[in-house]
Amino acid sequence: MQNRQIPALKESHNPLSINSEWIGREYCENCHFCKLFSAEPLGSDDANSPQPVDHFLFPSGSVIYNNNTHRKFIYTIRHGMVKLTNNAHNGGSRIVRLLGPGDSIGLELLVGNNSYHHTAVAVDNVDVCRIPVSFIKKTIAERPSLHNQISHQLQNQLDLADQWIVALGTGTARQRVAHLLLLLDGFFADGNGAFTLINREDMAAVIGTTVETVSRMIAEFKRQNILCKYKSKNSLYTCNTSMLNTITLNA
Amino acid sequence: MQNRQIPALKESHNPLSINSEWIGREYCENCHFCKLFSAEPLGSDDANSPQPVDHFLFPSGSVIYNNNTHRKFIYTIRHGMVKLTNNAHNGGSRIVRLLGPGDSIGLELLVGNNSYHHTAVAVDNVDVCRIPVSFIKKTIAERPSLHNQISHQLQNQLDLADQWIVALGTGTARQRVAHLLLLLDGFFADGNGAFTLINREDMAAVIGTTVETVSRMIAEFKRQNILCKYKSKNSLYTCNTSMLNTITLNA
DNA sequence: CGAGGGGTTGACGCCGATCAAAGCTGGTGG
DNA sequence: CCACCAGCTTTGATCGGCGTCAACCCCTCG
Repeated sequence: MQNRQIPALKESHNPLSINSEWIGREYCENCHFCKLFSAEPLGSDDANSPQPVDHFLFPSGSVIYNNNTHRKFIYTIRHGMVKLTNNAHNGGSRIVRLLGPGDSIGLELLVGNNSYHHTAVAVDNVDVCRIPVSFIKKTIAERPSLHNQISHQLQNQLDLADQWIVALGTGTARQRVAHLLLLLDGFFADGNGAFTLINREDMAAVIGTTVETVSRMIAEFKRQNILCKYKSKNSLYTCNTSMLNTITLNA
Repeated sequence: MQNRQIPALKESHNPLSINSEWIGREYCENCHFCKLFSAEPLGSDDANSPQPVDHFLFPSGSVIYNNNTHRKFIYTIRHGMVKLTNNAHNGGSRIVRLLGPGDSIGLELLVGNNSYHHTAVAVDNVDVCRIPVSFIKKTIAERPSLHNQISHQLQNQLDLADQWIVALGTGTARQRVAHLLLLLDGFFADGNGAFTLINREDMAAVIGTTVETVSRMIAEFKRQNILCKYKSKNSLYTCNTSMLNTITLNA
């Protein structure tokens, strides 16, 4: 029987056994919350107490948090890529967002029933600040401007989600893969315009097709030099964005 | 050539000539913002000035606002259903959200470059409160608790968008239509558990298929008595949610 | 060197897009 | 009242994209 069921991600992608590495306790220069914290000194009563912002490394493939679990931390990404997955109740799984440096995850703990709404997994080696919800709430109370940061983050993720629906959920597999490559190129390219290609399984979970279909499209793009290895090392790639854009438009 | 292109909605669905009807100037009992406004009296300087919250009726099919336009109003829905559409840049169009009473639209004006991120169209006759952005911002300044309302709305819409990606963008056409019916039944059913079926074109724009495919699925569900006319009048329907749920799971 | 995981490619069949035509329904005018 | 029309819905026929299953390649690691 043929259906568009997305297979559940293999266990190898959720290796709970891989532990994150605690790096230190510090303010972060690269994320909104931490920047705010460090930019404006806190109230005098807090000035002496150590700030509970921890810095963690999550190795590629490790789980940052699980859907529906009740923990008390929000994370901001300093470096690397994080995927947020939702498992459809039929057993499948779908990636609903790819996030990178500057993005915050787990914001849903600030409103509602304080359980995570996704499973967050490190796509590559990920570098995060872990901030306790209680600390954010306390800080908000004494500095309402933080609210704007949160609204911005939420609105930004909402825009991403809508873009996801339209660009990655519409059109042929060929068009969707083209869209995904443009997204990776736009958001995750390094200074040289090269980006790391995520694996086929993740690509399939992003655009809602099978691994084989994605592989065919990627292989075809490689053969057409639309997608080129940038350096043999590290699976860095560059892409011809104008050709991808035309593919996006036509078929 | 076969592709999953979504055709642009016909002009009949964007009849700018249909004008909204101004009803009055009043506080709304049915929406968060207005409820807040009326629950807690504003500062003394505002108490005497008339509140600029207007009440409008938008007839079915009329445009509430257009994507990328710069206007200065946020709307909260009192009654009826509103669709938010995004046109993929290849000319197609896709419905990214269906919203109903209690939901707010246009919140993106509160952050960023104050232009709307979608086109909002009344699916049936819609009853809204129109609130100026400047008024909301002013009110927020003197009552930061409103921030929580906004965060809630944003988080709620983010959850809806994610659900949209997973439930309505994954699986066979049959499964997606089943999901859509469950969504309509869950969110838009009246006291008797009956809901108004949206037209096939909108359904197709929701789940990302063609009108014909949707029609086939709906017709099949009708024949199987999974979807039944509730009253001959007004295209009200009821559905067998348990059977729809099993369809959702299988194929 | 064998094992295992990820990527690529092939063969085949089905779902759903496409094109086409015929019912249905509500609105309009004679 | 009916004829007529426009728009929506339904149904049929055809065919291409993509899901499915399977084999094979390549790389890494024990």
